[in-house]
Amino acid sequence: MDEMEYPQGLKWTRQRKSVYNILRNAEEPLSAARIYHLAEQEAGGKDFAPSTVYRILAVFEELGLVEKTTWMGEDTAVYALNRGRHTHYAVCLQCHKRIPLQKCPFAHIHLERETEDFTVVSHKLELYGYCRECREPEREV
Amino acid sequence: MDEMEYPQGLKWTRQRKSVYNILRNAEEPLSAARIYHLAEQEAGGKDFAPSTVYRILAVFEELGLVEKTTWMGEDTAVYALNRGRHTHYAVCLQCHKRIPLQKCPFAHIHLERETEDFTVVSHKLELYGYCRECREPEREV
DNA sequence: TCCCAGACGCAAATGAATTGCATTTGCATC
DNA sequence: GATGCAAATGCAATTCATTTGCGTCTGGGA
Repeated sequence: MDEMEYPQGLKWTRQRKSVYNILRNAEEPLSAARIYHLAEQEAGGKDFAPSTVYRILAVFEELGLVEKTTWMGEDTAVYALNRGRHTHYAVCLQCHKRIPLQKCPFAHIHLERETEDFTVVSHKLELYGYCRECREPEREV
Repeated sequence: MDEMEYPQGLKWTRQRKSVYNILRNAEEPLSAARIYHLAEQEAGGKDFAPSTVYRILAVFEELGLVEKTTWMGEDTAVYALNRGRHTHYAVCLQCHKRIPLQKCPFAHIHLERETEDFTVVSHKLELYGYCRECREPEREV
């Protein structure tokens, strides 16, 4: 684990380091429960209180360090390090597989124009449909 | 309340009629709790079990009659009659106001081209930023 | 009208997330 | 290196949305 920009008067505790590293190594957004279990097994045994994970994630989110999301159709939140870039997903309505989109459809569209009363700073997009394996068109947009 | 297409061997019960009508009159998606309370006061007194609302909504969703969503950042699901058209929202990061977009940015863009491995049938988009009152730009996309 | 699968009511169960409070611990200071 | 204290944590209890088991009720076809 290396030195890094860690803001204001916050303590760089063992637990926070652990959560941070787990998120850093994660390929995809993780739920609080998942993070908890990873931390647990990483430490060999019980190391954390689940509530601590939630508190840490809340702090990290507050700092803009992590991004909290909830997949549509899911009920538990997932967290990922805010790496500056954002990813959108195509979600299969059949098998619920999540396929990351390689590019953002808005890359060259200025959403800011959409509304005059609103300053857009970010956006979230999800496509729903069927993956190659489950292909079975039925509904219309 | 009027006659309508009501599919298969499902019973058109008092409770289902009530939930259906509440959703039909709703201007915006409602939470299960909200639907429950509306039904309660519509009936003058206790009329429903909360669990019944959930069961009815699950059935309606299964039938494609209603659409279940969860606002990002919220934890409770909301339900709306599936009216064929879809609405996107701009959500204020400050006051959490939700401003419906008058038009879908994808109206004339064929999302289907995005991925070859995926047949897109619907999508969900949310913009995040600051409304006129709360304007205070800070983050970048 | 009768019948019964499907619906419902109720109360208990789940499960994610939060919170109160006593205890611990970074870390700035001495 | 020792000290002090606000910040962080552990733990257990709590909240709140949603689900479920089960006995009872009822819409609607025969």
